[in-house]
Amino acid sequence: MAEDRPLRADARRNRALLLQVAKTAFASDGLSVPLDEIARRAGVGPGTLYRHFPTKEALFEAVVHERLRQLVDDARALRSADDAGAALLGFIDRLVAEAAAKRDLVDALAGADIDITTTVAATAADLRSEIGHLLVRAQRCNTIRSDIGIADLMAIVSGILSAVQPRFNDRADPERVLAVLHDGLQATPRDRGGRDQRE
Amino acid sequence: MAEDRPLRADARRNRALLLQVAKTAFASDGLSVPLDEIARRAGVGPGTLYRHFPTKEALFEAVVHERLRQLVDDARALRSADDAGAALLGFIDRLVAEAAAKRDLVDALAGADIDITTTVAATAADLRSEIGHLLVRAQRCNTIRSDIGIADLMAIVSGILSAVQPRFNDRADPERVLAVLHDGLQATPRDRGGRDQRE
Amino acid sequence: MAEDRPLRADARRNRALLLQVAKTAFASDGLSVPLDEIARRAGVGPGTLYRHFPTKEALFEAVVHERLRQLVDDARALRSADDAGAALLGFIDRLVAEAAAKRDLVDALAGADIDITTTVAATAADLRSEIGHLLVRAQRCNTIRSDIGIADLMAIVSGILSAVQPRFNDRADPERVLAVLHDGLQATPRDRGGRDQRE
Amino acid sequence: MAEDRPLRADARRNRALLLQVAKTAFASDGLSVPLDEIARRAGVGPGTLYRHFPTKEALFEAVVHERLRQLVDDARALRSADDAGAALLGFIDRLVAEAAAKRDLVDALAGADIDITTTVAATAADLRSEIGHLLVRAQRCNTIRSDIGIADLMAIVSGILSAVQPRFNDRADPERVLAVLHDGLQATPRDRGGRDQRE
DNA sequence: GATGAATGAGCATTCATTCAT
DNA sequence: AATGAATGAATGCTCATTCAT
Repeated sequence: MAEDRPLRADARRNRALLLQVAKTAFASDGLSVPLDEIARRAGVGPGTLYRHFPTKEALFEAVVHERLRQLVDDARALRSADDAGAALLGFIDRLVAEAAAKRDLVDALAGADIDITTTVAATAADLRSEIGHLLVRAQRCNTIRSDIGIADLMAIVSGILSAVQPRFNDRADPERVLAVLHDGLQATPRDRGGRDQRE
Repeated sequence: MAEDRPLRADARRNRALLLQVAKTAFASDGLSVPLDEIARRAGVGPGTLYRHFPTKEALFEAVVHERLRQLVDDARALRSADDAGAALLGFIDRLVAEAAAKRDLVDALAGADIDITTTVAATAADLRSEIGHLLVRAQRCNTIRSDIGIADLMAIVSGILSAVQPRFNDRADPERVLAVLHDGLQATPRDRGGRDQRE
Repeated sequence: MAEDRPLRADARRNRALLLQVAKTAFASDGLSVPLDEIARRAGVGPGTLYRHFPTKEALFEAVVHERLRQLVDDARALRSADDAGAALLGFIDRLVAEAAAKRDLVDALAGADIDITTTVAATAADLRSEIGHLLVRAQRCNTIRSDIGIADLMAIVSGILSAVQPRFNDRADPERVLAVLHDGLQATPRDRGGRDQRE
Repeated sequence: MAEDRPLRADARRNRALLLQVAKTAFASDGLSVPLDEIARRAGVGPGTLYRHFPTKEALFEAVVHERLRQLVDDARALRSADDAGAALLGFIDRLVAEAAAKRDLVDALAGADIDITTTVAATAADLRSEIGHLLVRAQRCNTIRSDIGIADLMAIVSGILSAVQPRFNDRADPERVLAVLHDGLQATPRDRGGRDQRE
């Protein structure tokens, strides 16, 4: 069961610190932030950064990966929720609220110019799968419109997430944006009576 | 007193060519494309590029500016449309369709890491204003929900635009995404009867 | 016949200067000399060096290539020599004399740790071919022993060249080393009477 | 007053292991092999390597030193050989055969870019001295030409050694190379009758 | 003694910008 | 005006060496 090396205490601390610093740095300055800068902010030499993350891409991936893993855990916890529709919308609401406050999530979901490798892709697929579960259940109980798939939902949500980012958005109100999203996603209009409501 | 002379014919041609090439290059490779590469593709020396656009930022702004001006013109043409709601939604549909096909628009609207300066901001404000006109008219004739403002709409639309980009989106169907957006934006549910529809 | 771009006068001057400086630098300090150092010695920025030679390997290859080309020319001039044996030995003598004075030749022939690419390999093959001509002719007129091939000769000569390098050699006398080489190469002993001379 | 304590058993084992690994590593990859790599191959931490060999240069020197000591021992064993000429030539033949098979010897003798310090120099001088003995004796019994000195011989031999290295030599036949060397070194031609043999 | 994490100077390479031709 | 060569600061990465555990 060789646990991938237990890492010394100081090394683990540094690794976590670097991840944290990198997350913040990427979030505020984008991918263009120099690695030396991240190392400096973490108070370590560039070589230490290199020891933990052998390329810039690896560091970015680690940041994204960790974020995705949190989301997967959160989504998984909702599997057993009574009201699937509420669970899904609540999950999305929380994502949006967080994205409106900070700035890392979007890069995590959108991917920038760096190739996301298999490892991260697997976790991303996990997230998609978990949200897919919620979606299907919510569609079954007629809360969410049944004509969209998980790919559509992921695209819409990640779009909304970037829309509410503080960087690009001075005045939009996340609450109102969410209201539009909720209404667009809900099952009622088309599922109850088709598109005739516009008459 | 540089009196903004009308430029020699070849100079004007070069400027237009560079803008075109830069637009394509930024669209396909992002902002990281080297200026030398753009100059090469346009068949001119980097010095020539520099003569027309003194910094990379200036070039990018010019590209964005031109794109925005086109959009402003398009939106303005809809001022006199009979059906303001249809005009607005149609305009958005076209934006989405284009974004789903190419890749420049989002960078133009989202702005990446480069600061958009006053010049471009003015045109961006024009666009916002034109779309705002359409929004207000569509809200007055009860086609678009009245609880959102232009800032909300711009945010949502630019989010959706990035969502349907070919780069980040393999499987989402622009049509279904638009269906959600339409339903989310439409006036009916809440304006006709408030939120009681879910009962 | 697009002549590979005629290059501007200053560019050609810089290219030649860089080659010259690099040759000297590699010769005296080996491949480990930093490119910045070469650029500095040439009085140009590292970017200029990069413009002419996009990688360190390319620069090294260019240096080697040029040297080899000179040798090929020199060897080719001997094709029509009356006395092939004297021509060959004279050519080798000159190589040894130069190697004993400077230090680039050996790296040129020995190749260090950098992979020599096709271009240089072709010129190296040319050199081998030219020397091979001289060898065969010298063997035909019974001046050089007939039991060795061009590969053997090249190995021996390049070995001798490194042997007389000032770097590794404080006290060996190039003249005496050459005497050994001459006697070892000459046809007489074995070709006249085989190995019975040792009796 | 570090009194050169006899070292703990495991320390001695580690030292020997590191030397062995370093020899192989330098031989196959040259001096550019990272110390971390050597430590890894030996299964120890870089700190351990450092304890035994305080600098890279020290490690390299130790490797060379050991190799030279072996050679000195081998050469010394030939002091009492009956036929000094055969002993010398046989010794050289063995060196060449080994160099043609592996790749460490030449670096050991040639020295690359690292300065060989006094310690190694002393052993190298020992080797030179031992071979010098053989040379003088062989010259006295008229087997080896008398016009060359030990410096000449060392240079020639080390040159030949690099010539037959597998790295630089695809097709040269060590046997034929040795034949040339033997004929070049033998006493006969000039010592018996001067240079008149060419008539 | 051993370990392996940390250090940080140093390197090859890139590219926005400037300027001689 | 155009050209394209030159500039040089900046960046990602390496690795010999040091030091805390």
